[in-house]
Amino acid sequence: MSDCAQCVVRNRAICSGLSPEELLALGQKGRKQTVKRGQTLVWEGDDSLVVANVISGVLKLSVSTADGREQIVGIVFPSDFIGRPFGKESPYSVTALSDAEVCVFHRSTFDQFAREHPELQHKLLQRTLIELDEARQWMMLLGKKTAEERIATLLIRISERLSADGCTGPLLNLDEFELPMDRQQMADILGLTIETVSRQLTRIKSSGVIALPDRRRVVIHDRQALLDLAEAA
Amino acid sequence: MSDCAQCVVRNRAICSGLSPEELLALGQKGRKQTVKRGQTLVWEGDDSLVVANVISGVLKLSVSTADGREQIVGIVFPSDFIGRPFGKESPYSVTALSDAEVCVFHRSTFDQFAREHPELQHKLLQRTLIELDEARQWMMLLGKKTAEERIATLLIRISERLSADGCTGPLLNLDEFELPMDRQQMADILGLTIETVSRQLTRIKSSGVIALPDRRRVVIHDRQALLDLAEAA
DNA sequence: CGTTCAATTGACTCGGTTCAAACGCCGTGG
DNA sequence: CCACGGCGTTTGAACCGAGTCAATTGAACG
Repeated sequence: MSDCAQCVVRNRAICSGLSPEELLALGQKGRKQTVKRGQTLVWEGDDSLVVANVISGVLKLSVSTADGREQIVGIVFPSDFIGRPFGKESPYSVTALSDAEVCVFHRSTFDQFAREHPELQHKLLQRTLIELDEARQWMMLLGKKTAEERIATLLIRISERLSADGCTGPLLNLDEFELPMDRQQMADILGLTIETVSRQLTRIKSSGVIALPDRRRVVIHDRQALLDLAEAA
Repeated sequence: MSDCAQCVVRNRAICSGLSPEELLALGQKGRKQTVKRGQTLVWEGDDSLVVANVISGVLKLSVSTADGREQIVGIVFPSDFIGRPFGKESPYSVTALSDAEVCVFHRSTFDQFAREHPELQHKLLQRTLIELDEARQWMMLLGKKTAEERIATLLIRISERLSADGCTGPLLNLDEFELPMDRQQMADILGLTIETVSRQLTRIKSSGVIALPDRRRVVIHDRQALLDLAEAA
């Protein structure tokens, strides 16, 4: 049980819009849990037993082939919802990219609560529709974009998402941020190899559009040029 | 206004589960419309003015880059829902692959009706969650699968979907069906070119796993082998 | 038949992968 | 203080799967 009224994602998570009483009732069904970097919260193919709100940290959603190829199908930030409500098994794994805090519910408990609270269900629907739109944008990237366009698109998306959430940390603005993932994970998101990611980053850096002060940090010097490299959509 | 009680997708579309009175109320807000093959119902980036249920035919959802590359991000079959409820503009175009019949609603009218009918909203949520799962499976395909795996996966998926809907037409079973799209569209779904699609189809045909009696028809001779080629997930 | 247009096939190219080596940052211990 | 490893990343060189461009086939239709 958590004190939802104090929650840092209170106004952005799906719980926003619930009345104080509803919030209390929902809060009593959930509990706060910490997840260490690298730890997997849900496994692909396993029974979908929990859903959760992300309070802090960044997590990945991924699916794998039998022979071990992995594709990251989503990145989850604070205030985002994770898990597969109303479904028997999870179609993807959920793994922490950084240490994270999540607010977890038993899926069945959450499902029932959602069915009884149309406002919550509406919030969940809105969010799912947005995720679907984003997944489809990503399909365009994976199906038709070049390596350079993919890298540029990823940098733009991350910078936008981090700044929207105020997750960039102290002294940072929209144009300087920390990547929440390593090169291998960038490759798994973009459908590329680690070498191609590295080469393209170097290329874009050489052109002066971005700087890479260290392996995790990115500075966007010319956002418009980066947007042009990302080629629309 | 349509007579929903007679509708062929009555039991599979999101309208299933509505009471007779609700169904009547909803039916009065919608109208049946025919869409000719090749006609675009909604344009990417346009205001999202309509949503619809598909009654017959097959449609594609697609997004394009500024320089004309197109990626198909979804295929829509009878009983599926199309359009972007609760959103100002449509993130993709909707175009008929075959002549089709749809049951259209003004988006704002539908949105309001949905908000007032939690059961409908729940159906819509369920459906959106399934679409999201499918989109993510497709991201794996686009990001990590080889051309041959992509073709095999597409054939499996289409055969499953067509047979589930009983759309295969008379005298056809699960292992023989008509492709609802041409080679270019297959390429746009799979993130490949028309030549690669053609070559891989020929390869799989040569191995005896499938037959291609004519340009649109597919016969699966060895479903297990095709599943193996598709490489899981 | 001749026309048309989708599909196939062939030859060549190229972007991205693969495999391998070198770099550079950082923590450890001599 | 500096040598030594370890690890993530970068860089290099060769390779290959899919793309590109172009020619051919073949089914449908007037």
